[in-house]
Amino acid sequence: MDTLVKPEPTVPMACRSCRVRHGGMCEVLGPVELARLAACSRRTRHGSGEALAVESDAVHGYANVTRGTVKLSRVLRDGRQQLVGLQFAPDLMGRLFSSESPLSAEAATEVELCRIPRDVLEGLVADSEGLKQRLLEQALQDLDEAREWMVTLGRKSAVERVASVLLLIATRMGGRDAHGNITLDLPIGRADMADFLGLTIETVSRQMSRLRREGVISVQGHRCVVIHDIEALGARSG
Amino acid sequence: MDTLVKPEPTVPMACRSCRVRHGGMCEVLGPVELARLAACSRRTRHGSGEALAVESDAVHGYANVTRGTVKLSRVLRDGRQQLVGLQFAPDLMGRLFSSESPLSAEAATEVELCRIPRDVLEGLVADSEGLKQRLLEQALQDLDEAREWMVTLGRKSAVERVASVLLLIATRMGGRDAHGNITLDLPIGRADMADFLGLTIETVSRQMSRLRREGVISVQGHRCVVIHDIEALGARSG
DNA sequence: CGCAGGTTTGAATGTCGTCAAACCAAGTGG
DNA sequence: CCACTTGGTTTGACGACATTCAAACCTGCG
Repeated sequence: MDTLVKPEPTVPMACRSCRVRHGGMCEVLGPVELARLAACSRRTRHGSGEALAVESDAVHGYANVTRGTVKLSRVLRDGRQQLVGLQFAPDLMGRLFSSESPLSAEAATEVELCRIPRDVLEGLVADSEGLKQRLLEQALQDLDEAREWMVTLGRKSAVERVASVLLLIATRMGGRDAHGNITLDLPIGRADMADFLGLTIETVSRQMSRLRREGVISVQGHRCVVIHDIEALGARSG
Repeated sequence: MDTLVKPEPTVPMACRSCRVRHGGMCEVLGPVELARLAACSRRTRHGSGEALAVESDAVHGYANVTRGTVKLSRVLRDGRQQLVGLQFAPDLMGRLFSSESPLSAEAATEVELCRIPRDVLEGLVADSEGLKQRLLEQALQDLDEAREWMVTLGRKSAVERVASVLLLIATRMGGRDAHGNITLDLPIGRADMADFLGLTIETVSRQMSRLRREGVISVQGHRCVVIHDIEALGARSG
């Protein structure tokens, strides 16, 4: 299953999000906590499509996405699926205080995780004021994003939804080229876009073609999107 | 604006959620914190339709819903609206660590709040491990509910959505009568149901009529719903 | 009683889903 | 190098479901 990789000798990747988000040093954890984390965290690598957690299974641990993109999803009894979130590096992933996962998680691309066993993290959280703070902030941010997406699902048209997901991915993964265009390597295919947007594959494809005809984007080989006019895309996103 | 009511002499209502959820005593706050809360919290009463917080306004405080129902919503620039949550008593409401509210909050019914000024709560949180824990749990629960609702918005048909909202309200507000039927006094009208479900008023109304024709529910005077067959309603909710 | 607001119902329209076929890109083996 | 396969994507024709617009209808209240 999981390929265990030896822990980093220095600062574990679990703290990368702290460093990234708070700038410079790790303000959240003291040296003692860092040592405990370093001792217990394991870096694992997963291929695209690999299941990382299954709905209603026991939660084994918490993880920090250090590379790649993870899909979070829920399914109805009859098989209809809805993606409820995308986690990009360096997001924290997991669920404290409930013994079973309310979601499934699957690697969308090649993914690298820094995993922390459940009991270790809960012990750390009980002791460390700073870590609990960090987790609370992440939960509140995830909550805001989920509610933001509820507007997309409840009130936006098909084009607006597709424009919205492109913007979302652009803000998390986009790189600007020489002409100021934004280039994306989509971490998900049309099927996942459809499940994220509450649409069908065909509708997603049609709206992509439409944005292409309108000159807002161009597409190279299905997975690579160039955003020519980010303003126009924003306007198109509702 | 807000009608200030004198604080309770004994345990402030702000702790009601602790007692309700953890059973019996307040495990979260010690006597010192309780005293600070009691000194600073104010109970306020609001009429149906009154705005409690406005999107992108400064956050003035945190509140505990002690009676009634509050609607949380977001609007798109062109006026399309989406309800992103309903808060029933005794939910905690508010948003730490961001200076402006990401949502609007409005009283759906007559509402009674126990308000705590922002700075007081943040001070308390900094000191009290237990309170931070409690807030984290509430945030995680809200997150689960938001994601659950994303499935409703993204993947369910109109009947399923209406059945879902009736079930949601039933679990939070429903009372059983002598025959085992569940009786609801809807805290929101058809327009708000539509905004919560991502539908139009007319579609909500049609699906209510449909469930009525099918004998799953009956309706008395628009606001009062009797659920005859909760199983069937569950089946109808997807 | 009669008004006002919210709700229900109907008919027509439009958007998105379904089904089916063509297409493309990437990989495999001759 | 090119035929061939495979999985994902695009496009088209058609149908279903939700929206729109409009009118009638309740229900609560003055």
